[in-house]
Amino acid sequence: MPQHDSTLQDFYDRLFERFGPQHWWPGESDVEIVVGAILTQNTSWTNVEYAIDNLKRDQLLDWRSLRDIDDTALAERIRPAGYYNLKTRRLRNFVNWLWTRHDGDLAPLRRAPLADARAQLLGVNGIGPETADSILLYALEHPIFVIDAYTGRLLRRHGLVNEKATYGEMQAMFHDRLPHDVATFNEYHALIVRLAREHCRVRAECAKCPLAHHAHNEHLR
DNA sequence: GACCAGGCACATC
DNA sequence: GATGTGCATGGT
Repeated sequence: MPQHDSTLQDFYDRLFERFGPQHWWPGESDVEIVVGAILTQNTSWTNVEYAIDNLKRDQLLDWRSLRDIDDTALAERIRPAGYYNLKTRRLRNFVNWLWTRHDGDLAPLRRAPLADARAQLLGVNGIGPETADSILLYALEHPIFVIDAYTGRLLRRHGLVNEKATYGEMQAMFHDRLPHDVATFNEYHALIVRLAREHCRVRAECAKCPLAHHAHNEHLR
C-alpha cells in the first residue's frame, strides 16, 4: 500500500535542521551499548550513566568480566540505575546466552539476517522489543527503527496513531515511510530523544518547538 | 514528599 | 487478548 503522507519525513527534516547530528548511541563499545540498553529500561539515562561509570571504573565493561563477576558484585555496581536485582538477572541472562550461544562475540549476530538476529535477542528473558531493537540498530548496525516512550507520545499527540497503537504498528509506520538505512533510523530516534529531553520539557519552550507548525497541543513529555 | 524516567515479565481474569 | 503489578534509584 503506497504511502503519500510525508509527515514523518517532515518531522525528521525539521528536527535535524534544528538540532543537527546527535552522534548516537552515547557509548563507544558494543558492550556499553548493550549494557546501557538493558539498564535504561524505564529509567532515566543520568542514572544509567552512574552505573556505567562504576563498571568502567572497575574495568568490568567487557564480556569476559561480565561473565566472571558474581551477582552481588554486579548488583553493587549497577545499583544507581534502579531495579538492580532485576537488571542483574537480565544482564546475567544476556551475557550467559552470548557466551553459550555465540562464544561471547556479537559478530555472528551482526552478520545474521535481521529477522533472525531479532528473534534470537527476543528469546533472552529480559530483552523486549525496544531493548532488542536498540541493540540491533546501535550495536549491530541493522536497519530497524526503535520505538520508545517518547516516540509513542510523539505519534499519539500529533494524532498520527490512535491511543492504543502497538509497538509493531508504530514501528511499521516508520518503516513504511522512511528509507531503510542505519544512519537515518539511528539519527531519527536520537533526535526524538533530544527533543523530549531538552526542548519540550516546559510549555514555554514547546512554543518554539521545531514541530510547532503541526497541531500538537501538548508537549512531548 | 510526590512524581517521573529511553521496559519487561508474569499473574490473573 | 486485555489489564494490573512488581521492580528501585536519583533528579525535579
